[in-house]
Amino acid sequence: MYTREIREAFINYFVKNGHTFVPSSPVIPHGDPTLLFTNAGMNQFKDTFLGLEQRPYSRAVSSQKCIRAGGKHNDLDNVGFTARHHTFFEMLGNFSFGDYFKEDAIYFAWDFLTGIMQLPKDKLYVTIFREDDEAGAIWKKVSGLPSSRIIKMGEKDNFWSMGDTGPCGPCSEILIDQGESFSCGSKCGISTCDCDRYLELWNLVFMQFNRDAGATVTPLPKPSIDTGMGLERISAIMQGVASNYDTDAIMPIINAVERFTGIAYSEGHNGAPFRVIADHVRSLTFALADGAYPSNEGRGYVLRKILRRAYRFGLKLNIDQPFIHKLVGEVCALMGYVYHEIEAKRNEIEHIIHNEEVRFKDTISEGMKRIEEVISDVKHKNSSIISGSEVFKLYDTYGIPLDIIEDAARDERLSIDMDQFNTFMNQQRVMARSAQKGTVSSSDVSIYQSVADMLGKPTIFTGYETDTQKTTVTAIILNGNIVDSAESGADIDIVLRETPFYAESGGQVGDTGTITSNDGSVEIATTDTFYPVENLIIHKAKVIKGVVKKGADVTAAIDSLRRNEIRKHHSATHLLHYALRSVLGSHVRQSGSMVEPDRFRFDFTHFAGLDDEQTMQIMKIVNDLIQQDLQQKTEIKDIKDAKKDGATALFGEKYGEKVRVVSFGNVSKELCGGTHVNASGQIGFMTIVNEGSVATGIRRIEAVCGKSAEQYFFNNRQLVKNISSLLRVSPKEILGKIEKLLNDKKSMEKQIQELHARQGSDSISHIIDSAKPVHGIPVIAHNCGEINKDALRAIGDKVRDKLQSGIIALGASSDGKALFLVMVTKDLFDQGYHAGNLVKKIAQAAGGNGGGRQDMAQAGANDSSKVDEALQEIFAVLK
RNA sequence: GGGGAUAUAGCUCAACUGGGAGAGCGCUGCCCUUGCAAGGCAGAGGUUACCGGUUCGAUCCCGGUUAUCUCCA
Repeated sequence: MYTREIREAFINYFVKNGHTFVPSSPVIPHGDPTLLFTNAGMNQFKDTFLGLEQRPYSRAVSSQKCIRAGGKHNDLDNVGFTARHHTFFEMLGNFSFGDYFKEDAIYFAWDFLTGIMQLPKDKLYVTIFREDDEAGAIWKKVSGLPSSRIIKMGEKDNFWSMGDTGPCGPCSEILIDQGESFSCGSKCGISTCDCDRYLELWNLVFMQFNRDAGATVTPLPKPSIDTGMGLERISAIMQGVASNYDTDAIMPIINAVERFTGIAYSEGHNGAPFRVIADHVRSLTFALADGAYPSNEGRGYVLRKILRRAYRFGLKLNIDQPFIHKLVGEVCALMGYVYHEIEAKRNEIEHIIHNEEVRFKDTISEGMKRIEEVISDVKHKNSSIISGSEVFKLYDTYGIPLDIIEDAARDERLSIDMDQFNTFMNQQRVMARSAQKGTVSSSDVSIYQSVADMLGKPTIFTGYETDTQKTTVTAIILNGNIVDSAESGADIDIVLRETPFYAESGGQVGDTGTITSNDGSVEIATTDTFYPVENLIIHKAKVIKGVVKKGADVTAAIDSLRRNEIRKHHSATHLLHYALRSVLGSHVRQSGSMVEPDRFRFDFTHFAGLDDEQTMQIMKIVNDLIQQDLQQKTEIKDIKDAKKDGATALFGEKYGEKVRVVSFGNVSKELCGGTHVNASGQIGFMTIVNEGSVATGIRRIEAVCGKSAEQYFFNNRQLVKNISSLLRVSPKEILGKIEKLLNDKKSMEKQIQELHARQGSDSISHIIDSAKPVHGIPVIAHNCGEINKDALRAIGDKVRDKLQSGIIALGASSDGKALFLVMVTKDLFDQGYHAGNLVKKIAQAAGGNGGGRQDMAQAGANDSSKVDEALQEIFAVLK
């Protein structure tokens, strides 16, 4: 049975049993900062299980794409060396949200495995939580398995929880006996070993309890079901192969690597590089398709590590050029029919991977040079051990992979002090961890969470329709405490039942404005508005007049002028997004923005800086759209319909089932919760003021609109006016005038230099004539007057050339300071004369200091009046 | 979030302990050459990332900012 057929059979089975098929969510989790990657089928249902989100169905089935890398569930180093570890896999799962419970869950699982998949009942085993007799009884009834095949396990293996608090419950696993040949030895058995003989196939979680902060466990009113079965695993079983890598889901990628290298794959240890590469290219393809990007922090860093690991294993197969990007096509061919996004973004994915590979290749070749330096150093010292600190530096600072260093050391028959290396490594870990603590003030969040819990209802945002709103004060926070009232002068957080204040999100800043009591006795100035936790809008505010009380009737009014400017800038980001895509290409994707009343920032993915022509073209397009005065339309739609209509969704944003779709004419259509102008003409004008990079592959544009654009032009106009009046030319002639001035300046500098040189050469013979012999050596001490140090050196050069043998001490004054220069001709070096030492003595005589090389040295002092006197010092020193 | 490294001509990189900013490639002009990624000569091109400090003097030492690389979390 093909993987594809198994996936379909699973989904069909559960749909037939009343489940709604829910497509896989992206591998990059939206709106869940606690999670680097989607790592289980239940991730997208988390809020549903927690009761924070209602769905129109109570039974769901999915095949979820997952990435596990570097977390507690998966050690990256194992991937490729075992039959089951992956960074990317698909998880089949069925879910019940307070609908059916243990009995049906067990029945469905058993029925699917033995009925649809036709797995032999006598090979199947079951584990349950040791206190879950209920599950044990149901298993006996449903499967007819004897008690000996229903094994009780402890909390570690068979009790699941979402986190330290929240839903939890016992779970039950179905295992299959793969036979004696898979056994790890005499002690092999369920609960005694971890080998592949008794392979865990399917985990059923019975979400039955809720654990609160005090670790007290109470039963949930509506228990739920969450199950997960690895698709690659069940495929391996169904296809009768020993390893997930041998299935039709992965083997074709391994075959592609074989074709590429001309090396044959083998199942054992030698095949590991093939497996690593095949696994990693799957992860990369999916992660990049869902909008992740390799970088040096967070999940981008994990991706970079995965990519580099694959590249390194490529080296083991004698590939030393970018190749991973060439395998993306194979992944698309294998899975593009289910996950269209990888097919759609194939070019972009290949491009990103190729870029990263080239970059890594540079890092390695740069690193090899450093390794060679270190090795030759070690050999020079007749040592055979490379110190751990050296290796750590290569690894930590220059990013050279450890195995590459080890290989190089082995080639030179050197060993590495790994103990010392590990000491440094641990030191770094401890340091990073201790720095982490105390950065997040969790107390702030918890007070907001308790306000949200207390209110039980979300704050209603009415700011799309109105700028002022009559409403009621529902909560006041003063100094981190929930209070009933606050007096004039107090800085408070205030919550209203409804509010027209836009809370900062989607890059748009929060509104400011006023809240006044209806009788006028209370006045509050709001300085910011934000969402500290979901569904709760907090107004940062100061009580200006009177006493504000919980429950008071008030009128909330935003600063409309400010909001209007925000609207212009926000709408402009949509037009800019469109313009960027049409000028630079469809790979351009928004990766962040900041919308303020006087400017906006727009970050997007692109490989290179924009040239002037592109920038101009982009501005022209945006302003064209503004002048077309495109009507803005906002529709509220199902997210599915919105995506079907081609609306642009942003990554890192969480969308509910219903979304706002903001469009301008028929050019721009984006999912957006922000506030916008009614028609693009209101934006007035947009101009880009800055373009630069924020991270590799991400560019940032800063631009201004509306009143800010006006101000920008007024400022520039004034600037041009000031320049032209300063230069006494018309604005048109400014450039020519400046060019002329620069040329004049250059030629004048040249003239001055020539003048100095000529003056110098006139006096060179005079200077030489002034030489006095000391111990038979001609010694010159001469004050050159008011010249700079370059001119002084030029004179020195000429004197030395003409003199051929001797010691020259020159002095000069420049800007009130004394300058000295001493030159010693080469033939006098053996006699121990050193220009540096001589000039030092002279300068010290003038209260300064100096030094330099043996043949030429410079010095200075703060008092130019002592030049002559100090120069005479040369004779004293030489005698 | 924390640590380390790097930033010099259009590009790739040098410059010893603080004391004349250089090479190769590229560019411009001339010469030579019938063909070429040829040769010769001359030349242009620099705020040594930015800001501040120490010093008689900073590409170099110290502090900060920004960007890039890298390790850890």
